[in-house]
Amino acid sequence: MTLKESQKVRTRFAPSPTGPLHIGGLRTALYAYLYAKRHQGDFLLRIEDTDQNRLVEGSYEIIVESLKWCGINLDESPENPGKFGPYIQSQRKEIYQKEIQKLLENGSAYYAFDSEEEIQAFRERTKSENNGFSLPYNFQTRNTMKNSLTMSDREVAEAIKTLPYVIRLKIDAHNDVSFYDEIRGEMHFDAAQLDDRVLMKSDGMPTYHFANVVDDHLMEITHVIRGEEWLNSTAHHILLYKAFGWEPPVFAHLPLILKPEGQGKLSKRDAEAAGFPIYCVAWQNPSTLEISDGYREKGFLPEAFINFMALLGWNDGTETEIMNLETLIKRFSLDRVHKSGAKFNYEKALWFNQQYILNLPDEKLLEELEGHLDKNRCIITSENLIHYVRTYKPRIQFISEISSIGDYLLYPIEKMDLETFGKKWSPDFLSYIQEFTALIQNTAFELLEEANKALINSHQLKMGQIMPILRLLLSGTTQGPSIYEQIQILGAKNAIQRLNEIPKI
RNA sequence: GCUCCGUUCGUCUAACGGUUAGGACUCAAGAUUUUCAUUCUUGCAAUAGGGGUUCGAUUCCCCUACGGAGUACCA
Repeated sequence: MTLKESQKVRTRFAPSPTGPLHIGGLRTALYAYLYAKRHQGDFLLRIEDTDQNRLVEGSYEIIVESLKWCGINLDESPENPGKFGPYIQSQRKEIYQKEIQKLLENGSAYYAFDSEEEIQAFRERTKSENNGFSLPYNFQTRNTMKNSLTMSDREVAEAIKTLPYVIRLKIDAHNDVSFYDEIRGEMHFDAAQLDDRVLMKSDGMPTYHFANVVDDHLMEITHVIRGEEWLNSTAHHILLYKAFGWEPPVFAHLPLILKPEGQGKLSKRDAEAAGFPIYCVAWQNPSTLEISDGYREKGFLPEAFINFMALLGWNDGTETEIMNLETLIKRFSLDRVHKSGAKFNYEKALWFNQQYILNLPDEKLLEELEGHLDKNRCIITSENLIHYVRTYKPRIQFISEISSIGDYLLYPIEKMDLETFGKKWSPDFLSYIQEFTALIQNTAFELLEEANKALINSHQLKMGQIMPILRLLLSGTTQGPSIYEQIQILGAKNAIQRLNEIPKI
């Protein structure tokens, strides 16, 4: 909005590698991606690993793999760098060291030498004057602390050599900040409520706030699209841009994804309790060895998953719900993103998946089936597998189910419902069955149903009587597709063989 | 506590200040099917509460209630 029209749109996803990509992060990435692509821009991945203590091994790989599975392409990333690298913050230390000097020099930042204990004491001390909540370290309180604003130049020079220190952003009474959020609208913060946030930690690493602002500027990010949890800190970020004399990017703060029951942000616990995955792809925690399910492994189609996620907090204003990535890109806009959080609805995610499965070309499903088929045991000819796929497509919820849902047709029958068979069976059926098998042998598949109805009539049998028996003989169960579809899948030879194997009761 | 944000069917959501408040998921009933699934039809179900402004408020303003986020040398 404040940016020149000519500037190329660049958005980024900037996770910290503390675990796999969960659905909240995925949606943030998705929106940033959609926005960039909508405007023919670039989308890049930057890893924010400034807190080395929280790193979890393998996070980076799984984040990249998750994005890839979802079809979200990275124009620039650590392994595919553009001209703005490195794309991993821990490798950009010198850059931050250099940039912080500018702020120190122009007086926007200052050294603070307060020890952990002193900060703790400060908090305890100020609690009494603020309803049990400690006062912020800011222009109203910093004069009571040990920092380069309260010490002489000599003391400071000495302290820098001997004491651990942090560098804080200097915010003064006149630093009220206003900015426009693409989703929330006009925002305003009073300087008095802002703290002099730490920019550089005592270990020499930047904090999120500093690294983020520096990198977004250096990487020419035009639109910062991120979660609502950053809304309050944006005031600090704006002040940082000002301190540098840089033009801030456009900000857009996304609403949170809430737990399905009750209230609050969706957590791993909630998802597990409700029985749905929270991660895009499955993941094993390297320290606890705990394995978490993923949408990919569960049998979701990435297109369905993306479609569902996109609609959690955004819609295009029409009644269209089924939209592939390409359509989403065409229709996405930040001004139709909601302000309030959305409860996660797994039922609806399942529905999307089913819709996408229904629309899947038979060949795709066939591939999936063939990938998991036990070819040695399979009794179906490869030409007939396509019938199997067509028949079972509307009956599965997850793509992974295709190889197991009709196992009684693919392989020899393992479970025969003898109890029902015993109840329904009558030796009078034998002559009918004999004629029916002959019918199968001599009748084109398309005519079989009509012919069989006539046959049943001529034997003076009722559909409800004989059908369950045929089902049982063909598949071992009374449920499932029509017997004609089953016969088509099995092929005449298999079908006749099964019909002739009458269980002894 | 303080700061910021939010509130339409159970859920996701639509509605230039004027609609019988629309759609989707779920659920229920029905049609189709020998059964299951798909498909189709129908039904149930909402503007948090209270004040304004207005001829008229889901829509604008205020208050209350409720919910969320932030309030770290974590991101």
